[in-house]
Amino acid sequence: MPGHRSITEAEKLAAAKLGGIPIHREQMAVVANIYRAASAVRQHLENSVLRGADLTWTAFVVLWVVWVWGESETRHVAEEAGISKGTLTGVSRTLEGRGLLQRAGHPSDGRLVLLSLTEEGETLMRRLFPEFNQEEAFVASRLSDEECRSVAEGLRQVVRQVEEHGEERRLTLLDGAEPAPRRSGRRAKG
Amino acid sequence: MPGHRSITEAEKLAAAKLGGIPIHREQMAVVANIYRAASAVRQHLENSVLRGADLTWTAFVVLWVVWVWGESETRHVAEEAGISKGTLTGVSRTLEGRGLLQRAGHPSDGRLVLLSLTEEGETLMRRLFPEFNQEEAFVASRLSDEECRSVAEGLRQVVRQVEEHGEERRLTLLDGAEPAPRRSGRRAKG
DNA sequence: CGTCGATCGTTCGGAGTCAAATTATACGAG
DNA sequence: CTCGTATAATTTGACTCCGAACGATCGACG
Repeated sequence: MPGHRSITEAEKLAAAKLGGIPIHREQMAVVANIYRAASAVRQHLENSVLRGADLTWTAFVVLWVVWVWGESETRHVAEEAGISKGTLTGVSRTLEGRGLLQRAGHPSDGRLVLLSLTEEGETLMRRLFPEFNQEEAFVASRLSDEECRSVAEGLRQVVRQVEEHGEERRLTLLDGAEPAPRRSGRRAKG
Repeated sequence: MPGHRSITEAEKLAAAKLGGIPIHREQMAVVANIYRAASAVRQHLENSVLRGADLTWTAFVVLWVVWVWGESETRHVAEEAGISKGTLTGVSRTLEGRGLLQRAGHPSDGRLVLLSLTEEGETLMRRLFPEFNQEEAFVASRLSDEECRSVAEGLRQVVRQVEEHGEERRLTLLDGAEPAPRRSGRRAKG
């Protein structure tokens, strides 16, 4: 019915190149466009509202998570922000140095560190988030509210699939083999 | 009608936190989920098929672009891969060192450098892409083909909006002010 | 108590990343 | 031919990011 479906040049070329190989075209297009959209959105936000506040995307996300969740343990913040614990250590120290974030030890568990916004951090987010949200509206302005809901729901399905079955899937793929260490990063003890 | 719309805990909290502030909820959810999905997908792919081939996400994307486009000028590859020219210089040199990519000067324009896959690179991609595509299918397995098309099309609209009007939008926002230099990077001449 | 495995945040090595400065080449105007 | 301008890719410097190793702490059990 629609007949109207714009495909990018790259996707056409890929289809041609893969002429002989049986592939999951629709799924390939979804993944490719998720990543393109994420890069485009991130770049736009960084170069508009975030640059002005001297915040990286990651730093903003961390502030946002702590803002909406309230005082939180670092591992939850890292999980929610989608970054590693090690990265969060650095980011949170930077934000602490700028007076936007506070770090406090847990009253009864000495291993934990709790993050919360300072008053200055709260003020910043109250001012900055509306600007941020305005740009979110801009990048999505070609979609109706209903289309936004639909796309968001589709993306949630992807996230949930990976979160619920990704680990298991990776183990199946490796099938007993050890998981091949990263090339970068700290070397194994020697 | 639907009544059934799964909202993550984070989205609920955000809605509560922003109770008083008028916001574009659907657009916020789209952006948040684009980014979550992109991270989840990238992480899954890196930790499954790419780790085994000792390739980072970026390195794979570069190989993929050169594979489907054929011999290409570096600036086009950088553009298509969504990375800066400087990053591509480093990545392509690494891949050249591993014998997967070739660099050649342009026959008539000495400023240009052309990238193409070596025979080994072609072989790798012919073997690796089906595995990669299999995981793309995995992450999208909760969506029907039709839903995949629909989500992909929605994301293309986002990408197109940013590509076609992002620059103009940023200029409007800054409204004459200079664009606030990045904190990192080479210092301005002094 | 004391020990031991689990779990927390931090440290640290290496690769990625961007954008300004730089270098090299192309090409039109005088 | 010789500039000057435009446009390549590369270099450079500060920074981000991941994840294995690490040290501190907890909680359970003898």
